[in-house]
Formats: sequence, structure tokens, C-alpha cells
Amino acid sequence: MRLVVARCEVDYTGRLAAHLPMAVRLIMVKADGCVAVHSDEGAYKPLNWMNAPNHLEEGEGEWVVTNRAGERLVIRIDEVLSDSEYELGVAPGLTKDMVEAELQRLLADAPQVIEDGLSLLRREYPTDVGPVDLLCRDSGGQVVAVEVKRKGEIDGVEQLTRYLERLNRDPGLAPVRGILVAQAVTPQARTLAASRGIACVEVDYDALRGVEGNKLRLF
Amino acid sequence: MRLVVARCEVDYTGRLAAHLPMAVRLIMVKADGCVAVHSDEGAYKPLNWMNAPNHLEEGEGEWVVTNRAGERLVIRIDEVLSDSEYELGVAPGLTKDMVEAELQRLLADAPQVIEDGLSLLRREYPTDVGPVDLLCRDSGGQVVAVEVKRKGEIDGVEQLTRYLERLNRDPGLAPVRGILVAQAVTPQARTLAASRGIACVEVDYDALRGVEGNKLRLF
DNA sequence: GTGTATATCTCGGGG
DNA sequence: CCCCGAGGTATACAC
Repeated sequence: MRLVVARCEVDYTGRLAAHLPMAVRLIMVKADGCVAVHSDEGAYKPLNWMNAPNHLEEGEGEWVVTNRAGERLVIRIDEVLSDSEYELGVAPGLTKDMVEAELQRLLADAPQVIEDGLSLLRREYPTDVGPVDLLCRDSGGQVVAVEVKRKGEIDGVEQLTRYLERLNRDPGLAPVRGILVAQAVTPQARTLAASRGIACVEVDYDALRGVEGNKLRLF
Repeated sequence: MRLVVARCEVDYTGRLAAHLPMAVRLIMVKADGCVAVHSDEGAYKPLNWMNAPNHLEEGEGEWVVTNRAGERLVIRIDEVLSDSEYELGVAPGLTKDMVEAELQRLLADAPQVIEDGLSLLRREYPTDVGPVDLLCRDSGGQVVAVEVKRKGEIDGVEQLTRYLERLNRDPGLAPVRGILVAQAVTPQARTLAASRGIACVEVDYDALRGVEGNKLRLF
């Protein structure tokens, strides 16, 4: 990884046009060739960047980074304050817990938490507008499509609505009703869901995780 | 900005739990106090991070960053390979062109490009499910809701559908029809739109920009 | 490759 | 503060 601290000016043209006036910034060039320009605030987003794969041409006081899509990042360098290279080597990857996939798995193992008598037919049931998180059958035999979210917002209601629209065209499944399951559902999402006959259920994932959750809470 | 290259191990607990095994990585600490851990690939996303405002406690071989929300980033440092500080100073911000806001402005000035005879009633017309990009009237006097996107995809159709649902409850406006305007509309979005009576219009933004566009193409 | 869903999304605006 | 919408979103995954 190469780290250059320099007074520079940056222009990006591609999906949009962006200009960054002359100032001291950090330029990162990583082992995969990607380039990022950072200011002294904001942990997450670089001001400008160009992902790998790309082509970096380092000229006199001007770097030009281009990619296959015709995007172009031009860094005009006024003064280099520091320029160092570090060998980071291959890094083992990041592991994550408690993302939606795990919540979905926990709910798939215990659908009765969502509604008494609910049983799982299939996870990730495919439709032509995307996969339904959980396809279930209720105690009365009706098919139920369940959309799992950490936070229940409007998007989740829209998504579930699209699935129901498709599922209800299948005579072998219809009539299908929908349930949005989340830790918390926003009032707007709840309203929209109600207007479309979609139920909202809030579940306590900490409780759901049970023993696994106990381990996590020790942190 | 402080740049530390170190062999370290990182754990984040908060919205989820994430673990990053021991390896050499770059730790950035910016002037606003935010912390980011980068590997040697991927321009955009840090592996782990904690935005400002936060509290950084630097102990013996272990940094602990916490924030108000109770999130916690623990960096266990095995070996420091480099540790340097740079004064970047205040930086002027990034300016952008050609984002949706500008496209919307251009279309607001020339609604006839969308459809012959179309005239603008209001930009950002407010509804209780969000603002409609352009509310127009067509040559026959009917009200038309226009959703502007750079790329026309399914969520644009959903968004417009929500607006139409509300607008058509207003007897002073109904019946309102919808048009999705974009540089390109995906077949899926087009199909969904058709099934809901929503028209799709593709416009050439380069032509729309006219003189401004000529300037941009000189890059 | 396109299309779809997720993200510790981030970031900004409005009520 | 929550909610919504946009992003050069990035990233993973299925078709």
C-alpha cells in the first residue's frame, strides 16, 4: 500500500462530474491498484476514488486513473508532503454475525415465533422478481410469505408487495398473505403495510438468538 | 491525520458483530476523531470503522473506540510498523454535477422533452409518502406525476406507484397518471410499469444539457 | 453480464 | 430525533 500526502486537486468524470479543489489530502494506492483520495474527516467514504481494475498513469505532477468504462480520475499534484510504501501482505477476511442472513436462519428454525402455528415450506423461495425470504403455511393451511428485515421500512413493504403480486398468480399457492418481520417497524411502513393487507410482526432477535445471544452479550 | 500501519486484530460489536483476524493493516485516525481500518484492496469500504463523534482510548497494545450508541471497536495491536501524523488543514468540499438533482432541474425547464405539450405545475410536490419529482399537466389537462431517475429500475416504479396512490386520493388532482423518465429503463422496470399503467420515457441527457454538455465533453 | 437484495451502508434534507 | 431518498453507492449472489 502506497500512502501519499500531497497538496492536490482532483477531477472525476464518468457517471457524473466532480471537482475537488486544491488542498492537502491523503492519496491511497492499494495493492490491487485502486486509488482513493481522503480528506481529514469521515471514516467511511473517500472524496474521490477509482476501483480496480484500472490503469494509473503517473506523470509530472499529474496522475491519471482510467478504467474500462471510460471513467477518468485526474489528480493534479502541487506538492508532495510524504510518499511511503508498505507491504501489507495477504489478509484473512472479515467475518460477520447477526446480519439479516442469520436472522432469517433463526426465524426459519422457529417460524412459530412469527405467528403461532406457522410452519416453514421453504427459505429463499424463488420468484421472477426475486426470492421470498420465507415461504410458510399457517395453522389454517394458507400460504404466507415472510419478509425478514432488521429494520422494517417502506422498502420492505414494497418488496413483499411485489412477491405477493407474483405468488398470488400461482393457483397452487394463492391466496397468499404477507408478513413483514423486523426488530422494529417504522410508522410509515406500518401504515403502508396496513393499506395493503400486510401484517407487521416485531420480534426480539436477542431472545431468538438464545444461547448464542448470551455469548454475544458478554462483550 | 494519523496513519498507523500495524499488525492488528479488530472486533466490532454494535449493529452486528464482526471479527477481523490478525494481519498487517492500515489504521487511519482523522482530525474529526473517526477511525478506519483498511486492507490492501478495495478503494471504497474500510474493513472496520467508527465514525465521529466517538471516544478513542489508546491502551497498551489495544485501542478501544466507543460511541454514544454503545457500539464498540476494539483494535488489538501486535506490532506497529509505522506511525505518522500529518497536518492536512481544512479542505474545500467536493462539488458534483450531473446528479439526479441537475437532471430534474433540466427536465423541469423543458418538460416538453418528456412528452409533447407537457407543462410544469411544481417540482418536488409534497405528499405524505415523499415528494414527487415533477408534477405536470398534459396537453389534455390531465395531471401527470413524473419520477426522474438516472437509471430506471424497479424501485423507481414502486416509488412512483406510491405517489400515484396518494395523488389519486386528491379529488382536485385525480385522475393522475405517471411517467418514469430515465436515460435507460430496464426491461423489468418497463414490464412492471406497463402492468400499472405507468409510461416510461427515455431521454438523452447529453442532448438535454446542450451547451453545458458540450463543455463537459471537452474533458 | 444483468438484475436483485443487502449494508455497521453513508450522507443530507425535512418534519 | 426519525424518516425518506440518493449515491460515481459497493458488494454478493442468482439467473
